[in-house]
Amino acid sequence: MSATDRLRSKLAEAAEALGASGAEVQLERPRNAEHGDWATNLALTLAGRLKKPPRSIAEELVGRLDLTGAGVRTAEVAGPGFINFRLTGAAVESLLERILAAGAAFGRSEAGTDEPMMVEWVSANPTGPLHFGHGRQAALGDAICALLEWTGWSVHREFYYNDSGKQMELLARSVWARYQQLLGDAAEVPEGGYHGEYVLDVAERFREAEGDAYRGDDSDVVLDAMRRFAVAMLRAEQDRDLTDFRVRFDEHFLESSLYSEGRVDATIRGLKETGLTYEHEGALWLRTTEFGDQKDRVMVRSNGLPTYFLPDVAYHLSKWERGFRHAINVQGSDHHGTVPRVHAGLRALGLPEGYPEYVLHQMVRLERGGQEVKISKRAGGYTTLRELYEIVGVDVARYFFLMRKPEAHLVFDLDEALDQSDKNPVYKIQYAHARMMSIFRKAGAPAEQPGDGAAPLARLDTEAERELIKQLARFPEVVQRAAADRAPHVVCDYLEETAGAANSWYHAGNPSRSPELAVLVDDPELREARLALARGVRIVLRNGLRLLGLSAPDRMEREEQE
RNA sequence: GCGCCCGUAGCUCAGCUGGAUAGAGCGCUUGCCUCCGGAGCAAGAGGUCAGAGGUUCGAAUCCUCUCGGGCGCACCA
Repeated sequence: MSATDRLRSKLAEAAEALGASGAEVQLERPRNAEHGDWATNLALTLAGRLKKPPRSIAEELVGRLDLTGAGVRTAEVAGPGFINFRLTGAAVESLLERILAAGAAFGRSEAGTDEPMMVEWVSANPTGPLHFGHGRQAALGDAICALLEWTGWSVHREFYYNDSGKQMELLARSVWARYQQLLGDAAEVPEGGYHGEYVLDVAERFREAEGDAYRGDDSDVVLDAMRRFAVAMLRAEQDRDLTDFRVRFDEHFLESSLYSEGRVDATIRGLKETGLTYEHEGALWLRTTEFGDQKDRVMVRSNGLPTYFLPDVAYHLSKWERGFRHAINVQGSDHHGTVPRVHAGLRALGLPEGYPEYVLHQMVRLERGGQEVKISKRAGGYTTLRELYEIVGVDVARYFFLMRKPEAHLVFDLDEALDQSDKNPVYKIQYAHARMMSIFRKAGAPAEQPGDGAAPLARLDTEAERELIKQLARFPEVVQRAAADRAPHVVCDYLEETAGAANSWYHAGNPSRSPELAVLVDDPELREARLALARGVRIVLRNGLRLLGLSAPDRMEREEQE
C-alpha cells in the first residue's frame, strides 16, 4: 500500500466518523506549490451531504486525522475548504530512493496483465514514398505502442495496406507510361496517375531487370508485372524510411489476402445471416443506421464488386478472430468518416461497441519563416518523410510530431526544429541529460550505481532539490496517464518541465554564482547526495527519451553553423 | 445542409476524472555573466479562456445555441 493510499483510507475513516460513510476520496497534486504536496477537496464534496459549511467540515476532518505512517508532516485547511498536506523529509527522500532502485525500469508499471493489444498505424498504400505527414502517424503510433508496453500490455504492431484495386492500377499504368518514354515512345501518365520522380526510378529499374521487351505492350500480363514490381520496390523504400525513423512492425497485412483467403466472402455471408442486409437497386446494403451511422451503406455494388467498406469490416473482424480483444487504429482525421461504418459493420456481427478504438490525428503543416514549405525533390507534390528527417534529424522530427495532442493541428516549424540551442525542446531535454553525464565524468563517478539509495539523501535540503525530487517522482503517473489517454504529448510536456527544473538546479551551482550549490562540492557527504540526485535526474530523462524513441546522448555535439 | 474535430498570452501550444490567483516555450522589456551583434542565467510585462445562456458551493473544463477554422459526407479507395 502506497503512502497516498494510506492517506486516502485515513481520510475515508475520518469522513465516516463524521457520518459520511463510503465517501470517495480524491487526492490531487495542487498546481500551486504553496498549497503543499497533496490536497483533497473532500470537505467540499461532503458539504451538501452533511449540510455544513465546507471549512468547518475540513476542520473536523483534520481534527480526527491520524497521520502516523502516512508520510505527512502537516495537514491544514485552506481556501474554501481544501485540506493541504505536506510530505515529511523522509517521505521525499524515499521517493528518490525508489527512482534509484528502479533505474531503467523506473516509470514502468506492473499494473498491466500482459493482455494482447493490436495497434495498427501508418497503413500507407505502396504508391510512393511516405510524405512528412505520415511522420506524425508513424511517431504517434510507435509512441503509443511504447506507452502501452510500459504499462503492461503485450503489443502487436501492424501495418495494413492495399495491394490491389484502382490505385494499384493507376500506379501500374504510370510506370508503364514512363517505361515507354524511356524507350523513346510517346506515352502519357494517366489522369489521376502518379507523377513523382520516383515513378521514373521504378520504370528504369524495371527496364534494367526486364529489358525492352514490353515496348508498346499494355496487356494485362505486362501491367500486372509492372504493378508487382512497383509495389515491391516502393514497399521496400517505405520500409527503409520507417526503419530509419525507428519504427518497426510485427506484421504487414495485405488487403489482397482478405480475398484470397475467403474472408471477404465469409463476411458477406455473416452479415447476411444477421438479417440486417437488404437489396436495393441491384446492390446489397447493410443497415448501419441501426448502429448510429448516418445512412445505410452499400456492401456489394450492382456490378457485383464489393465497396471498400466490406474488406474494411473483414479486416477488423480478422483482428478479433486472431484473438485481439483490444485494438487501436491510428489514423488521420481525414478518414474519420469511416469510423461509424466500421463500428456498425462489426457490431452487426456481434462485436462489442467501440471496437476497434480510434486515435485520430489532425494534419501537419510544415513552415519555415512563418510560410508554408513545399520542398520536394523526389515525390513531386510533397515533401517526403525522409527528406524531413534528413534535414532536422530523427530525434527532432519524432519529438516535434509527438509534442502536440493528436486531435490538434500541428505546425511543424523548421526554424525551431533546426535550432540547436535550448530553445529547441528536444535539445533542451537532451542537453539536460548530457549535463548530468558530464558531471559524472568530471567526478569520476559512474552514471549508474546500484547502492545509491544509501547516500545521505537527507542532505538534499534546499527547496529546489526537494521540488526536483518530487518532479522526478511523478514520472510513473505521467506515463500511466499518457498511456490511458493515448497521448504521448503528455510525456513531452513532462520531460520539458523536468529538464527545465534540472537545468536551473544545475545552473544555480555555477561557480560564478553560488558555488556552494554545485553538485561537486567539497563536502563529501553533500557531494554524494547530490550525485545521487543527478543520477535520479538522469534516469528519468533517459527513460523518458527512450520511451518516446529518442536518443539520450552522453554528450552534445553542437554542429558548427558556419 | 448534416456529422466529427478545433477556437486559451503577439506566435506555437499545455491545462488530468469541473476545484483555490488560468500555465509553458518562443518573441518582447529589464538586469547579470561573457571573447563579439552568437549562446547562457535571473526577473518582468502580456489573457473578456471566440461569444451568449444554462447546470452548481465552484466552469477554460459539462449541456444548449451562435460565430469562426479544419476535415468528412459515393454503388471512389
